Amino acid sequence: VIDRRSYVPAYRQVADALRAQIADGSLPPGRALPSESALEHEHGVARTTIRKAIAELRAEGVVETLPSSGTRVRLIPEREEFSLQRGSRVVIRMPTPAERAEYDIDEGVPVAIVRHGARTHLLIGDRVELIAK
Amino acid sequence: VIDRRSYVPAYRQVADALRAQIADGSLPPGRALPSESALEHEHGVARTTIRKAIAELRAEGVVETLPSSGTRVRLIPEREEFSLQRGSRVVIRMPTPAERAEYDIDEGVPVAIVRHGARTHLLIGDRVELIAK
DNA sequence: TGAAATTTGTACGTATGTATA
DNA sequence: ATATACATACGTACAAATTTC
Repeated sequence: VIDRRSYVPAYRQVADALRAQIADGSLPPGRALPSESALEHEHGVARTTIRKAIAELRAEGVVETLPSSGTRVRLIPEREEFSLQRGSRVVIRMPTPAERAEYDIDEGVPVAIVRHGARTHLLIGDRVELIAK
Repeated sequence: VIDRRSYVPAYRQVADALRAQIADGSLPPGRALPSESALEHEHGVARTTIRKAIAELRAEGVVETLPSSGTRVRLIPEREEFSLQRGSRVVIRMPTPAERAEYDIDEGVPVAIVRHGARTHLLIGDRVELIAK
């Protein structure tokens, strides 16, 4: 239940409640979250507030939203191993909107830029594990 | 100028305009963006729309907002070199809210989790460059 | 020092559009 | 077709911190 007198804003209390449900398994990967209007009534806050809470979880890479369909807990993708040759240099950052569109990268997923000599690779954060060989 | 008939939403057009100014140097690192109300009048949209545009840039790690003060283009921090020993494994992801608070990580900055045997390091994305040794 | 203005943060509500179920 | 569900956009109000005068 939302505590109106708390210094923690309502949207963060909602986000925390959902994050806890995801962490303890009551909202497992793939499971749909309640709809925005359901959460509205459940917590007694405005839809704006619910949307801000969900936006925060998206930015963390915890959930994904399919427009007109709903929000669900993100499935943990298989991580492919990527071998880092000696001398490779890696920078990590958030993708640009252009990169997100081109490689179909979800919100809240960073990228790794791997350089080895003249070669450059863009790796999608949630799909790889880097291994120094 | 915002094109109301475009399929590109207004907030994205504003974000694109600001991103372009940052990219071409007319808004250099450290420079303050116009205030939300200035941008409101400049683009002829509601404050909500401006705030959504700026939120997008924050999530990309392009700008940072100081409450009650303003939003400015993020300074590019010095990247410290981090040596990856052979056999090290690296996963990258967004930090949890707890990690962001503990290590004072800005919005839009990912982390790298480096494991080598039993040791685990959490590296802040915009402050390091990984080098496979 | 202190008051006023500025600036961002939070929250509510309304309306309309569009894609999905 | 109808209902559901998310996306966009506008506007209002007040709070809290910073900055300016």
